[in-house]
Amino acid sequence: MNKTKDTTTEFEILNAAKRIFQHKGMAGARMQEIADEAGINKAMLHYYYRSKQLLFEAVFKKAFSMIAPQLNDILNSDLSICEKIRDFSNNYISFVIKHPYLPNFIIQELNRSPEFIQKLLAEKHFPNIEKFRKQVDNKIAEGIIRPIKAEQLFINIMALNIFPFIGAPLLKGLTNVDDKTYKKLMIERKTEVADFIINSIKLT
Amino acid sequence: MNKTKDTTTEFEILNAAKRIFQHKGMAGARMQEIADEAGINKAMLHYYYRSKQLLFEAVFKKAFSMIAPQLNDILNSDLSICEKIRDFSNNYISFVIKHPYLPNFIIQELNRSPEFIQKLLAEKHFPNIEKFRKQVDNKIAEGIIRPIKAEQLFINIMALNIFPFIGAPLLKGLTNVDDKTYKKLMIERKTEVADFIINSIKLT
DNA sequence: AAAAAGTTTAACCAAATGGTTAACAAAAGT
DNA sequence: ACTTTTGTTAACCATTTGGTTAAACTTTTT
Repeated sequence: MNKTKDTTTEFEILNAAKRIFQHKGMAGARMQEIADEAGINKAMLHYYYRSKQLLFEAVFKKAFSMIAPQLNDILNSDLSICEKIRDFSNNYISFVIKHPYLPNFIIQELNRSPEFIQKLLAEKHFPNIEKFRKQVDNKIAEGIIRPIKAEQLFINIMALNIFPFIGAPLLKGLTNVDDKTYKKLMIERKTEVADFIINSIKLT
Repeated sequence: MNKTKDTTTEFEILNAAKRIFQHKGMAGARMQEIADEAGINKAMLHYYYRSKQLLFEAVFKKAFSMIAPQLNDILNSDLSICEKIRDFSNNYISFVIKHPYLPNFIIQELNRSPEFIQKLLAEKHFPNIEKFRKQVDNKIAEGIIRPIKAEQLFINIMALNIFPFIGAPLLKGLTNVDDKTYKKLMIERKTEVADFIINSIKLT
């Protein structure tokens, strides 16, 4: 009853909304612009999603669900720390090159309404640092990596991978490189970031 | 003619605008809200700054002028690389703990209108990477630090210092720490970040 | 084929928003 | 003293914005 053409509209709305919201944020996005982007009447947005807020939340949750599994990889997989770092840096950077507005969108809207993270935390597969902390503490005890708080290491991994995309306009300006060269730098970072981290923590 | 009480209003507007814009961004901020925050009539905003856009630009430029000198410290001072990294991490993190909304505001608005960076680039004391690049390349040639592109090292320094504040809501959620503990982590980072970077690049 | 349910549109609406105006008050200049 | 300039306010305005409605069209059900 809703698997043929019907779903198309609902899906197109979500996609159009994704593009507009990710570019302009909740406050900057206009319902009319989303409707135009989807090529449909504005009333349809309300027909399928009731309000701007609910449409936004649908977009946000979808965006977050694309990132969360990657965070789970580093927090909950059974690989060694170094393998995790290499895998994550490689996968995440490849992913974001394809979806350049995603991280900024998520970070930005979480800053605008930090209470939103509580809704996400409540969901079942929300990534959690506990396993990673134990792993790091063990490896430190074994003398394999330098002493460092698991939280700090995790923050460093996130920072080195995520920030170059969020801060791209600023970094492009400061390093004085054009878009093409900057993209090359990002591709280099797929391995560069992991090397940088591992050089810092590895003892052997 | 405008140094006594007159300037106070203009100054109060700028301060109120700073608070509102930094919280809500250009799109989310309301002129009425800024006027209320400043405790004055909305017409005064236009009397002193003509339009929302111009008021915003005044706020943005002021914000950027508070950050730029710190970037210059790492790019153009005469200290050694390690000293620069230690100084910058320490100073920058201390600074941002006092002005927690600043980096997010700047990064966010640069993403929203990347052409804005061109206006900033044109200004005389805009930080530039050239000197830093030569310094890094020399130290690599001398065998003092590991081979790394100056741009990548610079991006790493920025990422490790700036991201923990921009990504705070997400990182607090993922690491499952409360605000107070997170702030402690940030204070630790004044030295932690520098150690982490130097461990990674130092050869001797 | 007729009724029912679901989808789409154009026109409309009230509230919010950036900006203006005209009148008034306070300083400053003469 | 009084004129001019500067600062301030309340009321107002045009446009934009999120959201609604009623009617039309399409698909599904019976």
